[in-house]
Amino acid sequence: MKKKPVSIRNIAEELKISVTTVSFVLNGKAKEKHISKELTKKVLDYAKSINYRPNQIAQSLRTGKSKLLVFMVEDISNNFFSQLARIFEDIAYEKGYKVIFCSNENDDEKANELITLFNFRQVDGFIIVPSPGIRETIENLIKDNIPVILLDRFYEGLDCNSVVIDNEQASYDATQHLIDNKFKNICFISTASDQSQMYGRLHGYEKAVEANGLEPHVLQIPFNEIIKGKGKEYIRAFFQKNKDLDAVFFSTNYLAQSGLEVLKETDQNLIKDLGLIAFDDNDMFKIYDPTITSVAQPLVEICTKLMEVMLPLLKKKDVSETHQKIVLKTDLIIRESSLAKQK
Amino acid sequence: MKKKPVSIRNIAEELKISVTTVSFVLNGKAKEKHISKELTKKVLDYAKSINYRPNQIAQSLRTGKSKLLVFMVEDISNNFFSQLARIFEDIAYEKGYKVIFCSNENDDEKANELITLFNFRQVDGFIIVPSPGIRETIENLIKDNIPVILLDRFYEGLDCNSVVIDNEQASYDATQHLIDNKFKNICFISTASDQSQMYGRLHGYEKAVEANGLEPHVLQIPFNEIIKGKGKEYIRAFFQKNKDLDAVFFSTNYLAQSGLEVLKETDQNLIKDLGLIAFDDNDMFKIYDPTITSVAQPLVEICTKLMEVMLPLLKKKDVSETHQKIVLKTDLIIRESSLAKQK
DNA sequence: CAAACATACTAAAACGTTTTAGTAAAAAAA
DNA sequence: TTTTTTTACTAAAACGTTTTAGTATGTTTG
Repeated sequence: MKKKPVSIRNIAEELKISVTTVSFVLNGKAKEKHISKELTKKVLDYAKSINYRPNQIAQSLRTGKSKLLVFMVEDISNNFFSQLARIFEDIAYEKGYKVIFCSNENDDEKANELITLFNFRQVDGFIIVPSPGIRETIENLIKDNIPVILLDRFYEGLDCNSVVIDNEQASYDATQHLIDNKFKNICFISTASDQSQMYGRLHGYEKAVEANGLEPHVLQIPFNEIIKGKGKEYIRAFFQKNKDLDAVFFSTNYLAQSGLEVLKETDQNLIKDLGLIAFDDNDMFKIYDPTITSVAQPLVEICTKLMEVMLPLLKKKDVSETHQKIVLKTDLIIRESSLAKQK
Repeated sequence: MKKKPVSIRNIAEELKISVTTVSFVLNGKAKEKHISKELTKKVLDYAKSINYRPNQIAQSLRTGKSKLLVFMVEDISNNFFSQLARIFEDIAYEKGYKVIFCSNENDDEKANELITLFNFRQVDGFIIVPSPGIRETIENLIKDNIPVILLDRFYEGLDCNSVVIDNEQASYDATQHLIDNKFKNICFISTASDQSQMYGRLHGYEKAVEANGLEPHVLQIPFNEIIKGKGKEYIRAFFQKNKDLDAVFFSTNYLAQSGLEVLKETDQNLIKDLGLIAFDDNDMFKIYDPTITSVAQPLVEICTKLMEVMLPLLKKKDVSETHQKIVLKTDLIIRESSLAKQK
């Protein structure tokens, strides 16, 4: 049978003292509240002996803090996000916070639904990879003084904490690297999205191409078509039309996945002849043939910064004063796929 | 400034009725509790107009239910587990449950720590991929009447709900498939673990090899060496010693990862000449050259079963009566890497 | 026409904490 | 000696719900 866990009241009764005293001692306020050393020790010892654990629900109700953070990403099964989750998990637990991970699929309705599900209040803070159209929801969270940090992307003009990477620079460098390796017809395969991260990646590419007097070749696939699994068709058609490409830059890891599938289907040798770079690193890229060059995001640094920004927010009364925008540098991991090919 | 959310009391005051009545109406007990249609409507309308959301913390405190499930895996950044997480997330949310994902790294101390962190009580149920030595902890959870389901592996002789796959059969079939494709010196690369899933995979392999009058070649790497990143060294040494191997069966996806790295380093052609099968599918296997045959677990089915077993447990007073052990079939996804090679 | 029942509602306790605003006694200061 | 301060502790309210055990009417029933 389910035996009830011991409460602070049980301890108080057992030791014939008040609940208040027990609470003070357990919260380390013994000194401050003038509880005698002997009694303090007695309480501590007894609590330990029965393995007392406070009921966090009751604590939450009383204090208004749940020690729960929401980490909302696009898709937790995506390698990039699950890596982030794994790292953030450790950092958060170390600070006494539990984390609820969820996936919004970059869909506004789903994102809003999830945020209301968490009830605006029963969670101490949000880390959100925002879908395109939930700017207003975010504004409301901030207005309600809930700690929020945007991750991976942000809204132009919205004053909000965020941790992102320098997408434009990353993309520029990757493109320039291809150019340095003698590739001339470099295409950029991306989503039809005006979200900040995609915008940055596109512009970095365009700038680099232009700076070198080359022609841009851009494919932008509507996001909902990708969801429907039609990404490959778009890519296939694009390659069909652009026969003279000598390099491909994929702007996300799932596009790289689809793109490589298409290339493999089309012609086994294509993959070796083309210059290839993918955004977001993947362990598999190390063992692919050729090994694949990628733009790696600084995962640990991202998570560290997230917590660094989050912690003070959780303490503060007023969240709005100090909006920080953290922009991190990426790493271009150069592997075989982007090096000049000797024919 | 942080404005307080409306409470049931505010509603009661506004409508000049009792808190009890409001609660009854909001919980759909109006009819049963003889609240008049008019008043019922009035309350409902008002609640909606102010967008009332109950404080779930208070609800939890009162009812003892948190609507929170813990989904503890080995490593949430591992493709297999993050895929499961993504699927389970949807299923759980649909039923009104939120999910806390965490990673125990197959480490007993970490697993125990996490379980106590969740305080045994403030969570409605646990789904756990158990590390080798937490059998006692699990027994205690069951004794305390907390719903638990073991996932992916179980403890021999411990009566507990579990959802696993038929590892032995899966492994047997995969090995037999290699044998059918003319491979004769098939090695099995695994962890030195007597956990049920690994045991099953090893035995399936051994049985198939024996049934065909072949020699087994087994490498079992200590788990802590893998954690330390020494997996590759072990594999490298093993390949060095066993020059006559013509096929490799990797018992987990991270071993496949390491193994392929080693093979690639050693000799680019090796990968194409050897027969290869990996446990757990990965999207990347589709685009590898050769495409890689894998044993795919039925992810959706696993998650569906998990929830199917969990839901009744969450309702019940006594959890111990109906321990279910669900064993699911795997899918051998045959790709190029395991087909007979023409020399 | 009293007893039984149905209807429409509510007061108050309870869940397990934290915290405010105390009290009583001992010690120090005047 | 009286007043003030310090020490050691506690009663009770509060957080926002749910639920038990009512009450006060009105309506049937025998």
